[in-house]
Amino acid sequence: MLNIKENEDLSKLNHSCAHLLAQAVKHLYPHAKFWVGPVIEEGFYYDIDLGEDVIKEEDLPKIEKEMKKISKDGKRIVRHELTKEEALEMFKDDKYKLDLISRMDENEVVISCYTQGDFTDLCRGPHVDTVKELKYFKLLKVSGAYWKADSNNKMLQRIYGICFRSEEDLNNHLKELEDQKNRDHRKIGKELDIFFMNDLVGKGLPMYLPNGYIIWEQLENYIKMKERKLGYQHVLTPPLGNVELYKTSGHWEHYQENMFPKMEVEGEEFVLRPMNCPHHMMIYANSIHSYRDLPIRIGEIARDCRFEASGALKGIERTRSFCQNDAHLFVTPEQIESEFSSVVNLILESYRELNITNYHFELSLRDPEDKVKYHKDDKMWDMAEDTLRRVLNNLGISYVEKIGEAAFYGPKLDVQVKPAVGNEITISTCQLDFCLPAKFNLTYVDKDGSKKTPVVLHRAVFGSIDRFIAYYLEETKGALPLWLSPVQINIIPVNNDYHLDYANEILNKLRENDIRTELDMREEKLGYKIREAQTRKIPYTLVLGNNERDNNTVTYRKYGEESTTTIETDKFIEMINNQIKEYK
RNA sequence: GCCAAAUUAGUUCAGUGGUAGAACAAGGCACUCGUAAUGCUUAGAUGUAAGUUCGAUUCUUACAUUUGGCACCA
Repeated sequence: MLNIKENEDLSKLNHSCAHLLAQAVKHLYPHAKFWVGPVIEEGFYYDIDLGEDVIKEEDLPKIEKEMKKISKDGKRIVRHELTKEEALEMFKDDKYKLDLISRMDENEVVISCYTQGDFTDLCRGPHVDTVKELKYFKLLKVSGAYWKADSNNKMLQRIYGICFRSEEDLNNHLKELEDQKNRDHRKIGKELDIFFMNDLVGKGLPMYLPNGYIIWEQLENYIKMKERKLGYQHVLTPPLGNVELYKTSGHWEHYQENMFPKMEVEGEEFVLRPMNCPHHMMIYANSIHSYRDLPIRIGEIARDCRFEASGALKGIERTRSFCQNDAHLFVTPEQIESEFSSVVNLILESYRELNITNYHFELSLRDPEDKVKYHKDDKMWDMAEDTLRRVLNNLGISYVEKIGEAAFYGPKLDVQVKPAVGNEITISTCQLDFCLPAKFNLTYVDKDGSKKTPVVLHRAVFGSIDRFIAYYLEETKGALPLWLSPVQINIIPVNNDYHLDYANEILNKLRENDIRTELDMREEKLGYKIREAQTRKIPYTLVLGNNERDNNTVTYRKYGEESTTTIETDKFIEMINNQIKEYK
């Protein structure tokens, strides 16, 4: 997807278009007050206070029309520089602009405004020379947006739009937006019978159909196998726990509002667990550990429940019940670097094998100024952050540093991806934790016989399996690799009367080889069955007739290809087995 | 949770203040077919609850769910 913000000319154009939008809104709603109208990756928006008025989606064409009118008039866009005093006077009736101006330091920034015809807006620019250049734009959506991004503040109205230099560019972009919707995992999930929701069960609670569960199971097996090779031990712990467990961990104090409310039975209080760290801490605490035992790597495919805001729910990407590919690595301080490195390598290897390329790393650090949010230990933070940086640099990984995005207990590395619709999401994560082990009094006996507190790495390679499936369906547009496909092979006999026996023979052979195979013996035309196999995105379709039966061969057609290949049955099975083994 | 919008058959979509229409899917019958849709036929729907009305799927309100954003995402 095009990133407007990264293109200097389009940034200027889109920001100018935001002013044009504001001017048009001002014409139509004279009492409108304006907050800010920045350029974003997807174009631009403007936040507007309309008092009692509401702009609805159906009002957008009207606003667009006014924008076109202003554009045709072709007024020049003129810049003026002002002193802070002049600016305060000029916008004295506009509490939003006053708020912006009052926080500006005259010595550091030049205060400027831009005028086009009857409209002047406070702005640092730059802008295009004349509104005439703003011809190929489209208003895309409206929504509410809290003033200053604070939900305690008033909600303003935000209008989103995008502007290009040519009609062709605009149309291509709109087409691309349309195409994006076609790979939305919610659409694919329905089309391919992967999961569904039901009001009676409850919102945000996905149910996986047989097809979905196969994908799930394969991913689970895949990652557990990788983890075992790295010395992880898998455990099984309950999806709920005593409230005291979360009081000890600190989650009860900090994150109660994101948990389902507690339930009381026989005088005991329980909560559905929102994460697995406390349970895994107790696994560690169950026995004494020597420095020789570390690192201890406890993994679990663990079901969690979080009381997500209803407005945050989205397919299987954000749910109230999900399953984490979680693990906690208990390490000595000296082992942080090698274990962190090993986790990053596992992430890279998995992504490579799954052919995932659209992602980037974010290193979330603390804000040293924020003494409230973060665990107080400057030395620890510096050491931890340096270690993470060093590992990433050694591995030659590029990453973006995010100040103030760390967890309260330590810095973390996140893998971010962009879904078909909506904001970036986190898939993999690896977090350093210097707090929880102490809270649970976890120790190991060091060389000198003294008791030391281990450091914990929380990590999830697939993040939540649910979210990973969502993302992967969108990446592959539902055409999953062979090893993950719910149905790997579809057999179509040319004629049920003559070829069914042979088709059944092949079916059994494939199933004996643990290859997920279906036999389509419906009384339908061959072309019809081929078409359906393609729309179901089944990787291989076998057509079996006289030719194949008489020579003990199969004729296959790969998904998305029109050519066919005839080979000996045993060779075919070998080929499929190899591809599955190589995660093709 | 907040600001909006949407909700019609299993699915995708029409439509109307007065008997709700189609395509695909499903069932039945015929066709017996070599790589993207054989023909005919049958059954199937207005999210829930109130209100306005002679009459509501259509208008109003509430609720539920979904969608687009905002906020949130340990």
